[in-house]
Amino acid sequence: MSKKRKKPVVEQIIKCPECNSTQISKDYSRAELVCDECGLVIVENLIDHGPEWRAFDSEQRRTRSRVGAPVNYMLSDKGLSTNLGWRNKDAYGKSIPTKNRPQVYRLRKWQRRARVINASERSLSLGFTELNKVSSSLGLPRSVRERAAVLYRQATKKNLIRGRSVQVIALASIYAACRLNNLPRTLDELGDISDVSRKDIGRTYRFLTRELDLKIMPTSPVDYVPRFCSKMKLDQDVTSKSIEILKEASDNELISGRGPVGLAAAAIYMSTVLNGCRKTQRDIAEVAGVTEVTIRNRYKELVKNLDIPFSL
DNA sequence: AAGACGAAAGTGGTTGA
DNA sequence: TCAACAACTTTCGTCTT
Repeated sequence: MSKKRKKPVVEQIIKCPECNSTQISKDYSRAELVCDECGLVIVENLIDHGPEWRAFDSEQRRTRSRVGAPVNYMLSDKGLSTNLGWRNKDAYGKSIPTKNRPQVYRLRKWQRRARVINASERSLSLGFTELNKVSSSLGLPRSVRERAAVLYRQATKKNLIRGRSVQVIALASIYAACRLNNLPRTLDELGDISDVSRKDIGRTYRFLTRELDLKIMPTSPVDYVPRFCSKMKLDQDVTSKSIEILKEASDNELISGRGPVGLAAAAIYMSTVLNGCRKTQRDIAEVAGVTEVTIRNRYKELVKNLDIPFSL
């Protein structure tokens, strides 16, 4: 594999701009540099040598293969209009010199081509626009976007969009893609940035996973911790302490059946207290999107069952 | 006055008949 | 399809700092 060759490329010491930590993980599968402490994604799309995809069946091999252009799942959107912007100055109204005639010809050609896009591709491109909008407002790495685009494409192909809005399918694809990449967002977060209710997104998500046969494990509370902590600007000790607490909790079977978000919130609450930088339950509740009551219930359980020296 | 606490009733989703 | 159920939320009064 060409993976061997990639390694030396990022050997320099890199510091996290957020928390100054030098503990940076290189995640090749996601092409990201991620700060171990605060979870900040420092560089996305780090390396792009060779295929970063794997094909598990012939269908994927076909949709993912790069014939011509480099891989880009936002295919039908593929810059038909942006490419035409060209480096000419005619945007200022100057007439196009004769020597640029070939370019004008190209423009016309593309325009002709753009017009023959069929209905299903048009709807795909609508969906991709939506995917892009949502994922940039959530700051999702490219890997997640592409995964979402794949899901969206499959949904289209299976005619799952019929009777549902483009938007809700896009949101559900993103939600699923986030979970598949272990960068879970809550349904509330998705609901907040769109005008689709959490309920609808959830329902569509379940529908998608069923129809596309996706096997998605329940999310781990740990996956939420770095993001919540960095949202509250907590320092790395708190983050790692929270994760430690959750590890212990999972050893003691306190995880299953509980909402992962509430658990993450409770663990963070506890570690802020333990680290002497206490946050109010309300603050954490707000960031995590659960109620204070839930935080209380969870952290009571944790205190009771794990012997953590914990007192207010 | 703000934060934490906990009881009680209500909500939405899952499960199993 | 329906009822039972567990987790979580909302609301609110009380206690603590």
